[in-house]
Formats: sequence, C-alpha cells, structure tokens
Amino acid sequence: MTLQSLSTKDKILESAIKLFSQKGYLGASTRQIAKEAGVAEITLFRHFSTKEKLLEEVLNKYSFLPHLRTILPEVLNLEYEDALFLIVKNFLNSLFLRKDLIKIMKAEIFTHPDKVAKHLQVFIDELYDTIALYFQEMQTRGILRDFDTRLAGRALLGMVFTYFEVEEYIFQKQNTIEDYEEAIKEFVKIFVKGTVK
Amino acid sequence: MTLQSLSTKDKILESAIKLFSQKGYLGASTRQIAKEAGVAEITLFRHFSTKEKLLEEVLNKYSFLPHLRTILPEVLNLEYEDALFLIVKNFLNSLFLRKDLIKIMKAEIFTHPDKVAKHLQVFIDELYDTIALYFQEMQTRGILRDFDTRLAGRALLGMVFTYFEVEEYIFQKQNTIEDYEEAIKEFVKIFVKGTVK
Amino acid sequence: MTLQSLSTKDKILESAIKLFSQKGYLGASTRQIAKEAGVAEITLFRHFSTKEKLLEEVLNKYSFLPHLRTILPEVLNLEYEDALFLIVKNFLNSLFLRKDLIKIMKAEIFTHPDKVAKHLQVFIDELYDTIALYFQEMQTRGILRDFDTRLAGRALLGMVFTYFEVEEYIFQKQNTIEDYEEAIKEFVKIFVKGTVK
Amino acid sequence: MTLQSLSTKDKILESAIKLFSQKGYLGASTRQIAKEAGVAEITLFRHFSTKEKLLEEVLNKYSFLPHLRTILPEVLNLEYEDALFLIVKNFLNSLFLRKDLIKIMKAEIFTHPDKVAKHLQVFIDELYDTIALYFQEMQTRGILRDFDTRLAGRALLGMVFTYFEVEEYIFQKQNTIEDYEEAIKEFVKIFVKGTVK
DNA sequence: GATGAATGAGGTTTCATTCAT
DNA sequence: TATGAATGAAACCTCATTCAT
Repeated sequence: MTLQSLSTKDKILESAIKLFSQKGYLGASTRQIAKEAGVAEITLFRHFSTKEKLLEEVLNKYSFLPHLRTILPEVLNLEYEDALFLIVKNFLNSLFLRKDLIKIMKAEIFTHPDKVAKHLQVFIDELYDTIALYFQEMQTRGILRDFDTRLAGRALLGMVFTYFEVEEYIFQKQNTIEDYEEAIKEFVKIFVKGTVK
Repeated sequence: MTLQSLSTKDKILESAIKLFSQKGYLGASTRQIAKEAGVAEITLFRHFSTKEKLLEEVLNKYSFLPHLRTILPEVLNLEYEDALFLIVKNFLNSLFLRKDLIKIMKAEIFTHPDKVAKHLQVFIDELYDTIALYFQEMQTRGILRDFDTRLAGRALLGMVFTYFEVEEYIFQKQNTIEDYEEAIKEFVKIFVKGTVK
Repeated sequence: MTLQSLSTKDKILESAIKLFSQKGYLGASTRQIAKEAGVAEITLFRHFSTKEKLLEEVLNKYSFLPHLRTILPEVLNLEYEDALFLIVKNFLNSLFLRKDLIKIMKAEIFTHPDKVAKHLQVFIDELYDTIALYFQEMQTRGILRDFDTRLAGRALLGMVFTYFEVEEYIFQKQNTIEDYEEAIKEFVKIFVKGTVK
Repeated sequence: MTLQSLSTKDKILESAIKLFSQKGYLGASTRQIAKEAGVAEITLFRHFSTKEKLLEEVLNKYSFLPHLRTILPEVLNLEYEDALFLIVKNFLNSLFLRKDLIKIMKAEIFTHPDKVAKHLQVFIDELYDTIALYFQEMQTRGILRDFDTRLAGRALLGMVFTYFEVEEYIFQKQNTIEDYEEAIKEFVKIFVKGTVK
C-alpha cells in the first residue's frame, strides 16, 4: 500500500512511526515527518495539535496485543511442549510485526513514562495473566508440578524477549522468524523439563 | 593533566550520565550538563570536543563487566543450584549498579548503534561465553544433560534481565535487590530442573 | 443578502470586537474569532476579504458619536452648571457604552493610523466644534467671560476623559457610571468658576 | 550616541523600544529587533530569556517619573498662576521625552496589564499625591478655596494629558513643546480662576 | 452561503559550537 | 585551564489566507 492511497492523517502517522523508530522522538523533526508524508508541516499540526500528541497517536494506532488469549483454547488440546512452542512462536511473531513500535517504546520509555510505561503496564499485565492461566490449568490437570505460574510465565517470555532484543537490537541481525526456531526449541525444552511433574 | 582538571572532567561526566539517563541524549543539552556540573559550557567542550564524544566517554567510563569470569572458579565448587543462584545474583547486582547507564544504552542504541551496540556486542559475547563455559564444565562432570550451553546461558540471563527490565523500567518499582530474591529462586529452580541429567 | 447571512456577519463582528479588545488586533487570530462566532474560518474571509477589512468594519459598525449635538438645544435652557453636568455625563455615557471599541482604538492607533486615527479625527473635530458652539452661545448671552471656546471644550472633556482612562484602564476599577458622579461634579465646579464672567 | 557605542544589551533595548513603539509588541518580531540591534537573534534571548522579559526591561529601563516632587519647593515661592504653569510644563516635558514609551504603554496596557498597569499605578498615584500636596499647601495659605485637592490635580493634569494625546497620537502633529504654550496658558487660566478664593 | 483541508511564511525559542580574552 | 558573549541553523508551532467541494 503506497502512501498515496492513505488518508493524510494516516500518511503522517506512517511517516512518524518510521522516523521515530529510526531517529528517536527528539531526533525526528516535525518538518521531516511532514516532508516524508508529503504534506506541509502545518498540516501535521492541524491533525495532531502537538508533537507529543502525534507520539501518543502513533503509540495507540500501532499498539498491539499478542493474541495469546485467543489461542489459549486451541493450545490446551496440544501436547505441553507443542503448546509452549506455539505460545512462544506466537509471542515472537507479535514482536516481529511491531519492531518499529518496540524500538520507539524502548527508546522513549524514560522520557515519556506516562505515555509509554502506562501503556505497556496494561498490556504486559494481561500477557502475564494469560500465560499464568495456562500453567494453572496444566497444573490442575496434574501435568505440571507446583510453582508460581506468573513467575514461570515471565521466565519463559523473558528468555524469548531478551533473545529477540539481543539479536535484533544489539547484534542487529536481519533474522527471519525462522532463524529463531532453534533457540526457541532449546528454550522450550529446558522450560518443559523444568516444569513438568 | 592536573588533578584539578580531572575533577572538572569527572564532574561533567557525572552530570552527563545523570542527565542523559533522565532526558535522553538529545533531551539533555550541553548547557544543562555544564550547569549541573558547575562549569561553563565551553569548558565542557574543552574536555570533550563534541557532544558525541561526551556520550562515548560516558559509555566508556561507566561501562561494566559483570565479573562472572572472576567468580567462576569459586562457583565451580558449589552445588549446581547454589552456583546458579550466585551467578544470577551477581549478574543482577551488576545491573543494579548501572541502572543509569543501562537506561542510556537502551534509549540510544538505535540512534547511536556504532557507540552503544558495538560496545554491548563485545560485553555480551564475553558474558555468554563465560556462562557457557560453566555449563560445559558441568556437562563434562556429568551433572548436566546435553544441550546448547550458550543458548542455555542466554535463556537463564534472559529470564533475569527481562524481569529486571519490566520491574524497573515498565512498572517502575523501587525494588531493592532483595525484592528480586523470590523470583530468582523460582527461575533458578526451573532452570536447574530443566538442565540436570 | 439574506437575514441569515447578516446574522452570520454580525456574529463575526461581535466576536471580533470582543477578541480584538481583549487581545489586540494581532493577538486575536482569525481562527479564534471564527471559532468564537461559531463559524468556519473561511466563512470569516467570505464576509471580510482580509483581517484588516474586518478591523475596519468593526471600527465602522461600533463607531459612535456622543450625541452632544442632539442634546445641545435642550441644554441651552438649563443653568450653566447643570448644562455642563449633563454634557459631561452624556459624554461619559458614550465612553461607557463603547469601552471595548475604545480599547481597540487606543491599542491600534499606532499600528493602523489610517484606520483609527482618521476615524477619530473626524469624530473628535466634530465633538470639539459642538462643545465650542455651546460656549460661544453662552458667551454671546453674556454669561461667560471671553476665552478660546475650543480649547476650553478640550479642557473640560480632557479632564473627564483622562479620569475615565485612568480609572478604567490603569486602575482597572469596575466603576459604574454613578461612581463618577462626585469627580464630575468637582470638575464641573472648577470649570464653571473658571469660565463665568 | 550610535548603537555601536552601547553595550549589546543596551543596543537590544534601544531597538526594542523603537520597534515596539512603531509596530506594537506583537508586531515587532524578535528577529527584527535583533537585526536592528545588529546582533544574532539568539543573543537577544541570552540577554532576555523571553520576549516578555524584554518588554519588561524596556518598561523598566525607560520608565520615568516627572520630577514634580523635586520642583515643588521652588514652585511654592511663585505666584499661583506661574506655579501651575511651571508644573504643567514640567509634566508635559516628561511626556515629550518619553513619547515612545507612552505609545508602548498605551498600546499594551490591555494585553499586559500586569506589566504596564501595575507600573503606571504606582507612578500615577505618586504623581497625584504630589500635586495634591501643593494644592493643600496653597489652601492652607488661604489662597485657594476649599475643594478636593486630588481630584483637582487630576483635572489639571487630565486637561493637559488628553490635549497631548489628541495632538500627538490622533492628529499626529509634529508639535514642538512650544506649540503647546498657548493651550497650556488657557488651561491654567481656567484652572486658576476655578480654584482661587 | 458555507466548509474541511491544506499551505508558505514567519513566529519565538533552543541547539551545539566558537571566538576572544 | 577556564570563560562570557556570541552565533547559524533548526526546533516546534501559528499566522492569514486559499482551493475544491
């Protein structure tokens, strides 16, 4: 989809997420964003009264929830290891789809805690709740040993997230999602063995 | 170079790390940094020819290596679980001591990949190597099952690091290091069970 | 031109005089004026081709002539002191009714001399002529001593006008017109004694 | 005295009062003021943190007190009419010396009441007190009849001030102070006759 | 007659950096 | 070594005004 086919507001939002993720919030000037969107600078300000508002709307528009919750039911019917693999892959997929947004959030969380952190708190809380729910069910079924399900969820996602972070942002590899397969499998194997009865 | 000048330089570096971590590289002006350090702006430029140089020197000066390598020998004599706990705690301790630097690196890695990422690549590589070495030794001793030791190390540190990130930067808790004990224990337990023979 | 359009135009003029008097000509943006009037900005420009035109029409529409001329005949039958009191009160009344317009004229006379000063010149000339006429008649009747009637008129109105200015605009008192009674009386008394034979 | 020979700060202040009085506060851009002063725009902001501060300092620097108070003693020894003439002339002289400042104050009193009105309140109060004091003394000496001395003072100065305003700002005459002689004399004559016993 | 959407020019203010002392 | 004073360039943002509908 070309920029041409989008509404003016959307063109600006697209340019904004692109430039914010490349140069940071302060590094990306409203002039550049407008130019990239092919509109006059003031047009940007007619749509977003301030640059901060623009950031907010970028965060809202491209916000995402890994739909763990929606895949939970189907996952419950799988083997434990397969289930975990699917969950993790799904999570990783969300990260892949929102690389730019993640960049922005990582970079701006300290300077815009009210906008970024608040946002993430809700999302992450729900994420942890969801995965904990899965572990609880598996404990109830007698498949898993007793442990703190929320902490365990954070452990599993943490392995994956840090791995993603390091690969993408520190080693700056141009990995496809397939390149993560091996690592994920190893992670899941450790986690499975570490949590079953 | 006199002591006097060292002191001035250090004052500037301290102000810089403080302000960079609070407002980001672009958000912290050289004027503010100089003011915070109690010197004239131009004095800052006498010591650091450009603002970028100042960032570089901040990164270098406050850089850190979790001294995993130095504690490895003593750790080898401990029970596996105790050893992991010590390693993890040590790692976490390093993070605690450098919260400000981590903020800066997280925020600026995208805009200054050459300065931040390169830096981290070396440090992280060495970190992973070190922990992998430990696992290899434990495999050799027949205590651990067969697995990719580097990936396993990344898994363990990943759990801890994401937990630290989320607590500190997203939930913005004012945790002491003791508050992490419980989580670490749970992580280590899962990991131990997941990796022993 | 329909009634509907008249109403729109008037709404804009009312908003304009209000905002011009509050924020000055440059301080009141056409956007604000349009918003205050409840119309789109461009509608303002349909009615007044430029902002300057809008100012002009505000000045014209709300322009005023203290109807000294109309009350002169009845005043001629009063005692000198009563006559002056009525004249002055009448003048003051005009000022009260047009506080907003006076604000605008005072503020913009330097930046729009062609619009404001020209306007005032005519009005003030006529005002001075009128009051001079009254004094001439009173001189003819042998009630007043010989003096420059125009200057005397300016003196009388000047006392009142400066008093009004200082009270309203410098001391920003929320005076009603009654609060001026005492001062006016004192002014008239001095003036009467100063001009009678 | 050329701009060259002044300090940078003074050069800016001189340019500011000139342009403010010509174009108004909003009409005179900091860019123009800096250019007129022959400095870079940012230099203006180093000296005056904001444009408002610049206005404030202009008002303060060029502020004036007609030194009525200082001439009172010598005036007390003159004939009543001569005394009034001197007082009035002195007052008018102050106005002449500060035409530009008066323009600014007249134009900006509505948009910057805190800066302009407050300023004038103190100055005017003192002015009225001073002239009232003179009338009181003359009443005590039995030369003047009984009247409200403050109001009378306001009347006298009011005649003169409005005359000055109208001549200068409405009729825009390029009067010298001598051109006011005749009017002042007439005013004083009326006032003398109006207040003596 | 009315408008939603767009703009070129210009507003105030801040930036990192330099010159002369 | 340290600095007060200065700067060109660019930041965010607003202005009066116009175009197409």
